[in-house]
Amino acid sequence: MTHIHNHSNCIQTALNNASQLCSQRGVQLTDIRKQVLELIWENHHAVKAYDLLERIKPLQAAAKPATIYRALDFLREQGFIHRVESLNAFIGCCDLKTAHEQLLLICKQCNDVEERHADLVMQALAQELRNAKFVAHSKSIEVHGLCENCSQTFNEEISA
Amino acid sequence: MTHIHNHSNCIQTALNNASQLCSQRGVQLTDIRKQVLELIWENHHAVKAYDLLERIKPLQAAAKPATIYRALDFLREQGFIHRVESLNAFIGCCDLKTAHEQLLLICKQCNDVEERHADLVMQALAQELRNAKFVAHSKSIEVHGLCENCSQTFNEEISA
DNA sequence: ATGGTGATTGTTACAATATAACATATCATG
DNA sequence: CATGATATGTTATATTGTAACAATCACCAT
Ligand SMILES: [Zn+2]
Ligand SMILES: [Zn+2]
Ligand SMILES: [Zn+2]
Ligand SMILES: [Zn+2]
Repeated sequence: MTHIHNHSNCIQTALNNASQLCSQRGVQLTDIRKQVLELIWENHHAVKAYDLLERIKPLQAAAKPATIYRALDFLREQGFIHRVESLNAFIGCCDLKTAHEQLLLICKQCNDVEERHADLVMQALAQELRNAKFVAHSKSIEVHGLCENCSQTFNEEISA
Repeated sequence: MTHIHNHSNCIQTALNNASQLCSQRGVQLTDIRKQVLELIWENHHAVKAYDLLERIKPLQAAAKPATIYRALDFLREQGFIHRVESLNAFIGCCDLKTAHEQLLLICKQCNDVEERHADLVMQALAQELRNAKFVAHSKSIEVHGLCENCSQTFNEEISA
């Protein structure tokens, strides 16, 4: 994801792919699950569960914490979203077509989260795990800092 | 850390180094902070804040959540402990002498957390961040799975 | 269509994690 | 001792996440 882009494409692609994968897998993309996925995809920020709860209430008056957490559990099991461990928050997955591990770049300034496959990092990590004789089940690689756009803005402010 | 080791060495080293670094830095390793650090070092498991709270109460009857979280904040600022983001928990740092980024291997079976420097992983990650033009402020790399000892045990159980 | 079964959602209650705000006490130092 | 900075006490509350059980819905076989 670059800073400026046609975000409605992001949303449409994510929802279409999710819908298609659910059909293939024989699982249900119910209204609640689809609405939560849409809310997560409103932008590229990490979203908090209780923010989702507030934002889904106009659509689902009966929504409670469990409503959201169940939908999030489902979307995670299906690989449609990732949990950002260091923020207790969630983002939409940018590549539903390929099984993958991801590097998350989390901008402190604009709050965007960029997902990268970072194959060379994953290879180095796989080697390190072999060295350690550690059998991995799941991996979380998260970096906090400033994205390209925000660090440029910051530098411009300094020199101004 | 290997599975079987003289853990009192781990504790002594950690406390001695912390004490020495606090003197050098002109900061105070108060009773509360030292006790929290000792409690964290009781083993190599990740420790929860409220577990620490219960366990410090015999020593600090007035302890409240803020007591623990302040001590944890201090110990983190000084680099004496790491936060395990994916567990909302804390572990003692195994190398107080060197500034470093760490890979955390978290065993689901025995709950031990192994800290590794994983220099090659960090190098690959640094390159990836340059590619992404992302300015990193902090990094969290955490892997959940089975440690060497526990995966062996598991295999033995299977074949038995 | 009907009934059974598993999946999904509703609902209530609560557990677990973390911070804010302000008062009090302690420490280092001149 | 007086002072300001650091550390702790205290109360209250915010945030994040689950447990448990009831009700409903989707799907399939009769
Ligand atoms: Zn987009
Ligand atoms: Zn940014
Ligand atoms: Zn040890
Ligand atoms: Zn283990």
